[in-house]
Amino acid sequence: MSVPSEKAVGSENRSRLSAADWERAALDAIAEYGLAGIAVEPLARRLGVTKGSFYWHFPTREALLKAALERWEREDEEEIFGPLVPIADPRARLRELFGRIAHELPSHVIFAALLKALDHPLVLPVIERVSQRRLDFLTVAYRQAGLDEVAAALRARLAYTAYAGFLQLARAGLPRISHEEFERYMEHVMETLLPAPD
Amino acid sequence: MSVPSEKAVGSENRSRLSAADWERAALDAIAEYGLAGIAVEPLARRLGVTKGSFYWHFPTREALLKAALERWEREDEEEIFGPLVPIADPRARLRELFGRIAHELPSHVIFAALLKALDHPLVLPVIERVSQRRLDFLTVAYRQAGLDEVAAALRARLAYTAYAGFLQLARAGLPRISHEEFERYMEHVMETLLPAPD
DNA sequence: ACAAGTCCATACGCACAAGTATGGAACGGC
DNA sequence: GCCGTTCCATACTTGTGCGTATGGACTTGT
Repeated sequence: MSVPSEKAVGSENRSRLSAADWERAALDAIAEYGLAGIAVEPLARRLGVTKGSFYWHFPTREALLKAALERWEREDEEEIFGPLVPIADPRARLRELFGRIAHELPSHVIFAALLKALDHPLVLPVIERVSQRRLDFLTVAYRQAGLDEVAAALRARLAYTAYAGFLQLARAGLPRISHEEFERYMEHVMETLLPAPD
Repeated sequence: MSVPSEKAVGSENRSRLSAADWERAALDAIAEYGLAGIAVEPLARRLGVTKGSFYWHFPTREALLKAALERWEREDEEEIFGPLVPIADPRARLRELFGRIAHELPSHVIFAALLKALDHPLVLPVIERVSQRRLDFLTVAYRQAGLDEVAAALRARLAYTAYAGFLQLARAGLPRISHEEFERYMEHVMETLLPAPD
């Protein structure tokens, strides 16, 4: 076989690292410390190597950030929104989407971190694309739920900003909320932001 | 007179600086560059002095940040929410509040910047206090508008997160919106987040 | 086994911002 | 007009992170 015997599984265990390992570590760092957390030497320490390793895989720090963002955008699309599409009932689809925000999925945590770094030239276009897709997603759902074209677009914008704001303030900034309180809150959001199921 | 002849007007013009001048410059820097923008030497350049001046007025960078945050919290309370309280009709009061977000008042821009720095130990308690006050503000308004206790609290939370999310995404991340579009959006928000005026 | 390529460690240079030390200019009271 | 206080400039030191240079170790094909 011309292909190496082991390489597809991912981080495998220790020994040599791949570019993908660095990208994953970068995303973990973003989730934990924000964009500033993605620094070469700290990441190297975290991975048990030195930056000599890093600069073999990537020409610069920005290159890692770019690669990590592309990876996140791709995985987020697949893991978060992919499973939502086949849900036929738009009401159930929206409920499922909102419900997922509560479970602090890594992808959501990274999204929240990226929202705080919209001034960065590499982050902005990613968030713009993601936001547009999510707005479209919401607009379609609201359209299917019975709202007219205009109302659906407006309601989607409202829901999306509420979604982003909640993500931003849930971890800190607002009094922590219990599981039951969150359920009641979700119920209220659904009642408020969804038209009655005629 | 034992008091100096000039000192209350503010930055006056050039010549000597006061601690308040540094605090104001710090808030400007936060609005423009975020929390990272509040750095001693850049601020000194901006003010036309060197950091020798700074370290006379403040013992450390954190001290300036603390003072600037206190100043913002105080001014924000007075300038933004103060004029809203006397508005008797809760519906008009809420409309006025939401309407102000559009005009990018400095205080709102700073608030948006601070929302991006909730991980900072000096910023967090400020935002917690401000958020609590605004939640209370909204809850009272919704209560007066006819919602029961529980619904008012939930609706306040929804409105506040939408408020924060809009602030976060309005300047970048979502397609820019025209003035008329914003008016239509505001109308939709009011219809959706306010109970019908029985 | 040997050479070529792959991956990483070590040791630099550089930029930039925080904080310190110290001396000097400008302003106030008397 | 003198003097002490107030305010600021200059010149350090220290820390940290990006990027480079270079050599060594490990892997792989033949």
